[in-house]
Amino acid sequence: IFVKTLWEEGNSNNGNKWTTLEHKGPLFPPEYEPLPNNVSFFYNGNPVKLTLPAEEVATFYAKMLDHEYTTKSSFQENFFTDWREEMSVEEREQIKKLSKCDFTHINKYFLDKSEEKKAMTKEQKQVLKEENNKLTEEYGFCELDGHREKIGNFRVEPPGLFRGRGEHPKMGKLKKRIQPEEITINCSKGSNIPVAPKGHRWRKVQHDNTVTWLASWVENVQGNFKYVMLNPSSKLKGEKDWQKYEVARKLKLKVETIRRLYREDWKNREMKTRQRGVALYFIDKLALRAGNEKEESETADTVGCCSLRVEHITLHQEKGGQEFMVEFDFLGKDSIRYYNEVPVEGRVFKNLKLFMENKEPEDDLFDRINTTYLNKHLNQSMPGLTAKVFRTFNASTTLQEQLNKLTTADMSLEEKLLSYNRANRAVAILCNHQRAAPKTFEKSMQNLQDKVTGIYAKKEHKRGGTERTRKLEEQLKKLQLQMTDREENKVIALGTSKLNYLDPRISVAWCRKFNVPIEKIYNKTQRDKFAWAIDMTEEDFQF
DNA sequence: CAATCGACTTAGCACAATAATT
DNA sequence: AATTATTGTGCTAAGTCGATTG
Repeated sequence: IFVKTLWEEGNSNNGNKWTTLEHKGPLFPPEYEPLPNNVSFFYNGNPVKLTLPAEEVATFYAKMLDHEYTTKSSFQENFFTDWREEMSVEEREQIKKLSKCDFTHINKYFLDKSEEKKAMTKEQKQVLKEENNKLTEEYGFCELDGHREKIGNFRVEPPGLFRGRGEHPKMGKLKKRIQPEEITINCSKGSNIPVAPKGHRWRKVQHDNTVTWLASWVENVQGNFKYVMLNPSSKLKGEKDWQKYEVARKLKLKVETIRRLYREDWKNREMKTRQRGVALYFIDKLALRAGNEKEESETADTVGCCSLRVEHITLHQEKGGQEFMVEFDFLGKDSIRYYNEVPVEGRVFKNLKLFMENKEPEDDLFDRINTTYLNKHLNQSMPGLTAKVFRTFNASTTLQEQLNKLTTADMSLEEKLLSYNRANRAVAILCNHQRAAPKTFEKSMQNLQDKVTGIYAKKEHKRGGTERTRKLEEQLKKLQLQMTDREENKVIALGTSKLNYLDPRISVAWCRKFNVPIEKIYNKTQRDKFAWAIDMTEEDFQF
């Protein structure tokens, strides 16, 4: 379905992303609804009626009371500082210590409210849903080059308290309400310009077709840009996605040469080149992220390949019977821990030792290079090649290999799906896609264990090798399989890689080859996103 | 060259909706 | 019908990377 404009064919469209773009602008969150008079905030044991701005911020905190966040001191400090800024002079005079603040009544009020909401009748819920659908219908779509396309995030982010991941120094800071006056609208010249809410105007209306966003603003906590953009199902995003996989496929043709080159670098007399060679080796072998440098003390302390520090690796001449072992232990994106023990080439090991010489634990391991340099180098090996392409390439290659290895035509549908799942899991492990263990994990595990013990008891009772005991044993086996399966999936985030790194054509071709209905492996959202691959005419796609 | 900006992709979490089990 | 497990979706933070600036 796509006009296959390979990027190297010279951006024939001058980098223009669209010709016409029309939309209704973003949807604003509802205004703050003041607390009823019988619900109050207490200071030092006494009820205090807050001014509206202060009250609103107080409710943000009150709503989070049972979250672990509110127990952290930096969360509390950040919140309190920002809250005081919203207070009137008198309030600021009176409210000086968070420890004397009591939000429990407000908290209770919101808990009750959500209970009420849960308890609504089907009809009431239906009405709400209809209203929501109407808003989505009106604001959730735009018209791009004559096609109606779904927008990804058409709502302006509501105010609240910033929740970073991991040990974020800014956790608890007030994320302010965005006014129309802060929002830039991007649309076509001759189109119906979105109307700002009554009594307001936009910061600016522009007609820039070299970018894909419909609206943008700057968020106050970190000063980052926020954008309203299209949904992944849109043609614009789909085409970009397809291009990404085409670059990864091109890497497949070049990767052996590139690997030879970076291995050569290990022997280079220049330290910088050696570091480049080893860093690329990690990125390729371990699917590490590039690792841009980031602003210290503004964000959580996380690293990728280029920003690894000496303290993040430990060298073992020998470990577990293997030579030249490197132990990685660091926090990556989203403060997800990366722990791995990997055997490496002797040369790599020697180089690492060299890089670590005379350095403090908090010094950069690769002190002579950064991601810009690395990407410039990669671009010389292959146009369009950057560090992140290796993740796409290695993830997709792994999926293809695993599927080939694990599936045979004589399998039942169930077995095939199990193979598919296993292949997916291998990729998730490669990319270190993890999630927090489900809250109910321990309990549900215990439930399964209880069932198992129950069956043992019954079996004991029915001694004598009848049809019944055989059935019980079957059940037992099934349960035990369930348990291992759940244990293995405890912290693995399966969906992530499937959505971002795996060329959907691999899965589509596999489904066709083994007669598996596509909806068994992709849900509705995914099918929309990957429509271009599902519709492909190529019969026997190999990554 | 480093620092910053701007636009875009990638990511896990919270909660809702749905399905399975009791 | 109630409870519990699973799956889907919205949200928005946190990365990557090229361009711009000084």
